[in-house]
Amino acid sequence: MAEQIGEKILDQNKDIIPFSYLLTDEQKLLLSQNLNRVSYRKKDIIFRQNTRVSNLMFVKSGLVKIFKEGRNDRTIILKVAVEGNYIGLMSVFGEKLHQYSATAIENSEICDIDFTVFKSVLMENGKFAIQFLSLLSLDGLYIFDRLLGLSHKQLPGRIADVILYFSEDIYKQSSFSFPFTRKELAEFAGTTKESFIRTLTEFKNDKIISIDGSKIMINSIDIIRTLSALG
Amino acid sequence: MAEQIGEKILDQNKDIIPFSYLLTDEQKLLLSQNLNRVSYRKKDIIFRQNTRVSNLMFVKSGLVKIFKEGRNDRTIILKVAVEGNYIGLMSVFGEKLHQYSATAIENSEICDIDFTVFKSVLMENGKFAIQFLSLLSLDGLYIFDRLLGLSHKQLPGRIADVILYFSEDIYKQSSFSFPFTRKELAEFAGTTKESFIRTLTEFKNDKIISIDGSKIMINSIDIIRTLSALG
DNA sequence: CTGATAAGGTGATATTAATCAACTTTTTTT
DNA sequence: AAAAAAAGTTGATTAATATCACCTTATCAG
Repeated sequence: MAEQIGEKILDQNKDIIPFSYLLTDEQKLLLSQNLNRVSYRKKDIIFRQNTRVSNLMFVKSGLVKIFKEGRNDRTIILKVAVEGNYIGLMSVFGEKLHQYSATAIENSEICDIDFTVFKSVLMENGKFAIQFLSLLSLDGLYIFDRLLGLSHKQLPGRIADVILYFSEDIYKQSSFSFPFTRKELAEFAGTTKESFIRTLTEFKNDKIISIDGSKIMINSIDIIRTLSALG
Repeated sequence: MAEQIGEKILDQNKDIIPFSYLLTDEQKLLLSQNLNRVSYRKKDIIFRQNTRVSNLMFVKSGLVKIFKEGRNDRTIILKVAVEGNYIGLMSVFGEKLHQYSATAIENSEICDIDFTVFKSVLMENGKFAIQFLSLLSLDGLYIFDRLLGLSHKQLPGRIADVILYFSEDIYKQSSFSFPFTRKELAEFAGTTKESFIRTLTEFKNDKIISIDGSKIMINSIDIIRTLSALG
């Protein structure tokens, strides 16, 4: 009986691994056997910058904030990881220590896989490995875009970028609730809480958006897009 | 006779491939056969943003500027690639089009390898693939660092970063010549030519550095490091 | 060799956004 | 439920750096 339940769980685990369709049944089984699910409550730390990297992780459910902390509690938020996203990849392959932190934005379930086992699968499955090369590349290109934006766009353009990010990449809706406080939104846009609020208020006064607390509704996506494009 | 020369060239090519020690002799040979060397003169374009990605490239000799162009000739320089560095990796694995440009800073020799052939080697050689995962990760982490710097450090800190970059990463000397114009240096620091010059002049007046045209000598690396660290 | 063009540099001014200082509202803790 | 803490908001002020204008010094092409 216990056996059966055990197998059932493994069976379930097999298909939750992102890009598992690239794996053979044996590889799926191997990873499933070395997979571990952990639940995190809102605001819980998943891993912390400068701690040792041990496992490969991905988001089974929920929303995760990826950010880097600088001196005197200055922080920059890099991205929001959603269901199916691997997290911490850059640190896993690049460094011994995590180079950034991850916290749960809402209650989330995170799976981790032993890195040595994972690496052995990568070694024998080129297609799977290339998928990760692609993931890392896209992450890198995204940060590069952010770098360009931060250096060349002024506030309205950067705030527009943040709005577009949540609207298009995360929620895929023109109306949603920010999962972040104003301070966090500012850390995402590379500005201060006060400046973020002021710019949002201007957008509201110009009827480009409607806001009510953390709820936001985009009235004119075209203007937001233009602001983002022109910087 | 021609055969012999041909083989000799292939033999030479075998060992110029960065990380070729991870390859089998057959893999080395295969890549060598599909490898192509091209010479570029100073200021020549190696590949241009938004053009189609076709090959994997690496720097055989010389120095290469990697940069991204935004609207109205605003540019940000990402890094300087040196001998042995693969260039354009992020675009190769991430997108169909180059997401940034590369030009030769000085006369350079660039090798390119057919991507399909390269991919086939990656598929059958996990160690080699993992090496690339590591390269991409380190590149990504570096951009992330730059992002943090740009958003949190003010000018003196960012100029110190540029000086340290050339001194520690590129030339490994406390005295060297910038391979860039002031405008390019500014694009590297995320500022304007004028502001860059002013800050450099301040450093000079404070005796932290000595400058004579593009030649620079770091008098107090400690102060430069402190400026970089404190932002 | 010379005129043209690009690069280097400096001062004055304008502008953006950060900082500082309250104050209100919401959320959390006891 | 009250108190405390955190989050949200607005206005006034300051500081950093971009922009503009101009001049000088190299570099390059004919």
